[in-house]
Amino acid sequence: MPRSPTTLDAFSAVGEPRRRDILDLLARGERSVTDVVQALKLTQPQASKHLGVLRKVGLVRVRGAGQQRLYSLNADGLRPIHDWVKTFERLWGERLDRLDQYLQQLQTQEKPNGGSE
Amino acid sequence: MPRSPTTLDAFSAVGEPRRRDILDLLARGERSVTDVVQALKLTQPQASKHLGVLRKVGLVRVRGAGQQRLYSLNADGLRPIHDWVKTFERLWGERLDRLDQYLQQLQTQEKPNGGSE
DNA sequence: TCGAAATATTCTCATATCGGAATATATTGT
DNA sequence: ACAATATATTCCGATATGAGAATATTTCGA
Repeated sequence: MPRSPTTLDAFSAVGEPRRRDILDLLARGERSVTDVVQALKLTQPQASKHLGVLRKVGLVRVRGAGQQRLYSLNADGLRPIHDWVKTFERLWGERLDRLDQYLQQLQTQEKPNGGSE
Repeated sequence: MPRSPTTLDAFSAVGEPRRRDILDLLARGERSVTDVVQALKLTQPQASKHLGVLRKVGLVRVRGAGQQRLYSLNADGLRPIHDWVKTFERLWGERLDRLDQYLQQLQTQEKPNGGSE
C-alpha cells in the first residue's frame, strides 16, 4: 500500500498554508477567483486549484454570477477540526482550576509503562 | 519553485490521520513506541517516523527511560490550530444572537463583486 | 456569431510523502 | 564483550502534490 491522498478531508486541506490564507480571506466575505488572485498574489490556476480542493472537501461554496464564480466560506466544514482540537483544550490549561489540574495529572500518569509484572 | 514541504508545522503534521490517532492516544498518557505500535497496529518504523515528525513540529515530547523512549503530548503545540479555527467559530453560528448575525451578514455581503462602476 | 473576460482543466516537472524492508544505533543485563 | 530488547535511520518504490505554462471552457456583450 503506497500512499494515501492528502487532499480529501478538511484536515489535510487546511494543512496547506495557501489554503488557510484563502479561508482567512473568504471569512471576510464572498470573493471571486480574481479577487483571490489579487489579494493573495497567486496565479489564476493556482487559485482555481486550491479553491477546487477546498470545495471538494466542503470548506467553501461556489455561486455563479455572470462569468464570475463567487466563492464563500462554508464554516461548517471546519467544525470537525474545531471539535477535534477542542478535545485537547484542557491539556494546555486554558482556565484550569486546581482540582482539574490534579485529575489531569492522574490521567497523564495513568500508564507510565507497559509493565505487566 | 516546485513545492513546499508539508511536514514542518503543526497544521500539516496533523493532516495525517495516523498522527492524529497517535495524538489521541498520547492524550491519555505517556506511551512508549512499542505501546503506540500495538495500540494503533502500526509497524515499528512507521510509529517512530510519525512520532519523529510530531516531535519535530513540537506536538510531542520524548523522555528516555531505560531503553525505552516515552512520548507524551505537548498540547501547547495544538494551540495555534485551535486559535486559528476559533477565528471561524462565529461563522458557523455556535451561539449567535440576532445582532451578531446581522453584523455578520453585513460582513459577508461586504464585497459582493469587484464592481467599480 | 465573434471576441473578450473569467475561470477551469490538462500537462509536465521536481519533490515530498508514506509505506515496507533492512539495517543501524542505543541501552541494559550478564 | 556479547546478546537481547527497544528504537531510529536509511533505502527503495509508488504516488500524490504544488507550481507553472498552455489550453480549454464558460459566459457575456456587440
